Amino acid sequence: MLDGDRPPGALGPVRVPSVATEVADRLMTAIAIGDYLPGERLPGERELAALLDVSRATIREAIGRLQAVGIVEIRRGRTGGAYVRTSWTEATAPAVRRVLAPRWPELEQLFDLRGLVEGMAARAAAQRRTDEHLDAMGRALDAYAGAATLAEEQTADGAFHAAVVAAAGNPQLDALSRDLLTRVSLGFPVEPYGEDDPQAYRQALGEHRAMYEAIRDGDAERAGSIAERHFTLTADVMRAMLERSLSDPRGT
Amino acid sequence: MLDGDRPPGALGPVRVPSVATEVADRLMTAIAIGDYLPGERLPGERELAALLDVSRATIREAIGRLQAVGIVEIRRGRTGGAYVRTSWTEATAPAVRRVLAPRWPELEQLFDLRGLVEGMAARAAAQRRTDEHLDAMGRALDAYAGAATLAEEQTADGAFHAAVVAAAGNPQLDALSRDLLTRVSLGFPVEPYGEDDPQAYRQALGEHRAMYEAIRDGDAERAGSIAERHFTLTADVMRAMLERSLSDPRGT
DNA sequence: GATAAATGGCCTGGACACAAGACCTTTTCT
DNA sequence: AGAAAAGGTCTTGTGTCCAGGCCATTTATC
Repeated sequence: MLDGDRPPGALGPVRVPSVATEVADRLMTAIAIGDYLPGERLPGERELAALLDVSRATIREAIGRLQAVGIVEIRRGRTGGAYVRTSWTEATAPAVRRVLAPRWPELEQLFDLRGLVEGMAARAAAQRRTDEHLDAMGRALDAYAGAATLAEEQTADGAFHAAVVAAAGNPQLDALSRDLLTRVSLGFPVEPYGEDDPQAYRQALGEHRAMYEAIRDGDAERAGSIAERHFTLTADVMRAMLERSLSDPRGT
Repeated sequence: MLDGDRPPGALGPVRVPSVATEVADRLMTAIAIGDYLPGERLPGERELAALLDVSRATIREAIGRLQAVGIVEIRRGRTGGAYVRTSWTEATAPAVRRVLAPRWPELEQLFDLRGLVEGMAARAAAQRRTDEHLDAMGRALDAYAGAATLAEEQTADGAFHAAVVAAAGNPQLDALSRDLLTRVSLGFPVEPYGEDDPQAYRQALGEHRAMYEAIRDGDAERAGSIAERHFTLTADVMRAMLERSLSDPRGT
């Protein structure tokens, strides 16, 4: 009886991520979230090792992967380190294609799930938000409206959505949202409008405002449907970019 | 840099589960889901090793943990194996207490999140369900209504909720739901009414019916709020059991 | 009752990932 | 020029896991 019948329960092979993989994911998330903006430098290898409680060799492994897919550029010498690439669309298109193509179906599902989850978070936020949460959202909203550069815009966008999720008052939900963000964005900016499509930026701004107001008013239904639509938009934009990157070998 | 909240070091220590831990979690999920009912035997060590693509030593490590918390009982000899304990409330109360007490706050958050996610799934299901999905839900509903034993009831309950989630049509959501189930139930039955509280069973039956009808009618709002309330009920029941187990050293 | 079969229990050896730390090379600041 | 700060490269030790064999126990079967 080597293979034979499958007993009840679809128990499939076990997959456990390596520490290096986990570290790489975390760094990609941090970059995608805007903790480290294009042009900025990540903490040094030794510092990261201490922060993540991991050996330097593992950090190097993880950073090596980020470099391999073109997310960061590594410089040596006294001011050296891993610098976030200014634009992933440049030298990275082939790498993106190579990494993303096999994951395409999974990404579609993840985009969908992310929209559902963020909609859910907005609903819960509308029912549970405190004044502090409203303040945080308001500040992020202002920052988004007043953003001069694409980087500022991305940072503010991330902060706004994080504030919405936080307003739901469930730390596990925070973790879930971050996890989905990690898995959906493989290190490139999360809200990639504004550059390619200034009109999408204005639309996003309007939706952010509407979402804020709905949450402020405690209108869960409205907040949820706005959020869900909003993230559908995001997914559409990213899908278009990826498809372009898949079809055009030269990238932008 | 408008968020100011986080110094660029929001990166915490990395934690990666061992293979053995992952296996133990999977087995607990399978048991909690009802794939292996009380009194039944899990597949043999060699067979599990092949199924999960893992060494036998690792399987033994995982099963050893299940035994340590009293979820299974191990017998030797030709008909030996890991047998699911008949009732976790008996010899297991002290173990449950020991395992659960430190995780209490996290569990509260997980219960809450699970309610939100299942509500979200029901909403999506109402908008996306196909006739096949409706059939599956209907069959599980009948099975639940006609359940004679507690075990049957639990199996049918799991099947119903799984069918709802499946009706949302997103495999990633399936995985999320299962993951939450694992983390919320540490191996003991998920829907522990019917024994302690026959009235809760009737209420659950009614809610299942209402949820089915809402999804059938495509009424997302109604389906979502019913599901959310339903899982709040589940959480309340479990909370009561756990609190009892925490306060009464003798268990039931 | 004797035997074979199926199971859990246990042991060894090796592969691999990771941690810890020392040391080298490159670049830049003083 | 020299110190400082970073990445690049080694070595060594350790813990986890895999592969496989053998033993001990119980039970089905003859």
